Amino acid sequence: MNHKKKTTIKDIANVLNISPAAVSKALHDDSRISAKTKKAVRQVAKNLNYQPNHLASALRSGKSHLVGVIVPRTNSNFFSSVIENMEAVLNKEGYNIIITQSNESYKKECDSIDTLLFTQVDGIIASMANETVNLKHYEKIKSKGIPLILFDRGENDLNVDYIGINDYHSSHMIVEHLVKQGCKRIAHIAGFKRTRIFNNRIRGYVDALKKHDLPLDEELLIESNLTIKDGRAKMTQLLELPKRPDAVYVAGDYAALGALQVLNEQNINMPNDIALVGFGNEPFTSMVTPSITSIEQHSAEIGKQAAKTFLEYTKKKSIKQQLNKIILDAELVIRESSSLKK
Amino acid sequence: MNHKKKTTIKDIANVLNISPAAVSKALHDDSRISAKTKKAVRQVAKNLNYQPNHLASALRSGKSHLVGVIVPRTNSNFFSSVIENMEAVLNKEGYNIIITQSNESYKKECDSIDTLLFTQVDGIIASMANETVNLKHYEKIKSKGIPLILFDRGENDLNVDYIGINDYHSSHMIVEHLVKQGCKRIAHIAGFKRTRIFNNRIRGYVDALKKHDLPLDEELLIESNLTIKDGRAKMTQLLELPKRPDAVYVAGDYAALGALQVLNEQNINMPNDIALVGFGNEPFTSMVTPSITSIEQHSAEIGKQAAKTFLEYTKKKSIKQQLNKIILDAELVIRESSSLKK
DNA sequence: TATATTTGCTTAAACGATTAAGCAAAAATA
DNA sequence: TATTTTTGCTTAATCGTTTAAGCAAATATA
Repeated sequence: MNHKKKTTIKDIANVLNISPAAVSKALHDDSRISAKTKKAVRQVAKNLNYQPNHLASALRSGKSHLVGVIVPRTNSNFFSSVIENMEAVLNKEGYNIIITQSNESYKKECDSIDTLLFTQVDGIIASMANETVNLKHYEKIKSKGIPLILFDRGENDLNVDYIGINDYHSSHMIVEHLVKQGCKRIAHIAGFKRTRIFNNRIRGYVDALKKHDLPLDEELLIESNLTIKDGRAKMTQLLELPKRPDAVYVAGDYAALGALQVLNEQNINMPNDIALVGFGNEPFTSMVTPSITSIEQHSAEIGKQAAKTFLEYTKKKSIKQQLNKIILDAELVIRESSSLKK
Repeated sequence: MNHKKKTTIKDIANVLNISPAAVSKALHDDSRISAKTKKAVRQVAKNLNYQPNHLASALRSGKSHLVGVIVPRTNSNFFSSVIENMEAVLNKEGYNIIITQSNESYKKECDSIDTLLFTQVDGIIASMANETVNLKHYEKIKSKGIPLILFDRGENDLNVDYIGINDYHSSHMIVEHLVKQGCKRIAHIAGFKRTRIFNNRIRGYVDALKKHDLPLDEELLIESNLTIKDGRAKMTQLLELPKRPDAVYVAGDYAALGALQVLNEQNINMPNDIALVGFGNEPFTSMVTPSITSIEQHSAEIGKQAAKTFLEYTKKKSIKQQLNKIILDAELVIRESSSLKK
């Protein structure tokens, strides 16, 4: 219980009457140190309860072994699962992560980046905030020569690695499924068009309608910020149409939940009157009544791939990033809200 | 866009033909540096896009300005809100946080502590995993002379600061509310008795029953790990009793949700047949049908208080920790699942 | 046996900041 | 005018590691 001084490499050196350099090398299993010395060093290190000073080694080696993570929020099953799996892969290689939340705010995202760069992280793995349009702050990361990996919410213009699911194809799956259930007027409560993933979902939706010879009705395609509240508002809006849709595909589970609440309140039967499909497969989709059909985004795999992508850069000496996409196939999880109409 | 070298204090010194020491002092607004020099330094720093090297200053000053946070999971509204508010307070004072998740695992919690100590954090704010009984790893933090602050899930034996809500009183509020609704057989799906907060909720439940002259029926008090799955299992168990309860108070919202699913599936009317109350006021409690009465734990305030408590230690020179509890009053949010039976 | 190579260390200089100590010049005081 | 105090810096050590360079002793090769 020595509250005072921490054991350093020098203390170990003194005990064994060797140089601190030899101790450092012994601890790093350098080939130029004898097995005997290594064993002795490790023993003394243990006895003195030696804990390496991360700051010192990071300063000297220029590597902090810290990876910064920026997510819109941790309070979502998707992001927390991504992080959990990312962390597991990185920890195994001796990297730790610093998590920051942007709360979907551009300003907070800029602050997060400054914080992470200040902390001298070796890399940044991020999913962009909804608000983000200007990319200057992300360019800052690149100009520092630090690897940047984006997932879920990315931007082609940044020319960095990206891991995500096939949003375009996911929309196709959803529309196809709804058509099979007999739906003919399929609405889409979409995310912001300017965000790439939501744009892809919209394109998928439009193309899939064409493919099945369904007319594209502009009043059935509505942009939303995809919160519960806005999901309610947009669903209400759809119900006020002279010709109501018989299916609603919502680009996010939270907004789908808002839509579900409105439908339940107005005693509209799901899926018989209106079928409902969400996106993201948040746990609550299986918990509500009726349970909501949704898209599983393979968060675990996304997290692992993002971590692996970062780790590859640590093995290279020069960091030349380019647009390099890893696109995973999503999976449609069919539940009560869209199951075969009788 | 200088990919190569980062600007250091030395570069600034060279430009102005002064010493690095003068630059450092100028940047820290030292009184022994002239206003003219300070201005010049700041200008050059800006021009060269100087970013202080956190590792170097941390190494020299012995302060990393990093605070470690350990939570059972980030994927819960309570913890993510605590973290968000904690972060806001700490950022204002120049501290950043490193978030780690224990996933309710004792092993992972030990690893998290090692990771944080390795990263040379200036303090640790934690909420303990369900599994945790042995406290040796937390003693390790104390023995390093680093302030430790616990919230929500704490332990008296550690003799450190604690911020939480009045669990005992919360149980009283719940039982009182249920009695007012006309309930006479109130069950409690409790957390693990060995965890202090859950123990307090149990004591509150028992004492409140006594206070209202209700008999304590042992088969109505069941321990649970409070997951959705276990909530289902324990609710099913309660329904199999010869004398069913007319109200169920669940010590966690997720388990309450499991209970709600079972009740809905068996077409048991809430609150007329059985009233249901959860704990934690997770957002979904207001989203499900029927909405679930729950306890709001003031996560924002807990986060702020925890951060402030840590900051106080940074202003003292000697760290002498002792059991110092900040107990906030919780609030009962009444919803459909327990609203006046007709 | 003479030379080359390998082994096992040491020395000393970094990494980029902070800070105690020191010192000349300017300003204030006697 | 002589002395003290204040101002505004500089010098150099330091935080705990890593690592390039060097060097003697041991071993291998010719």
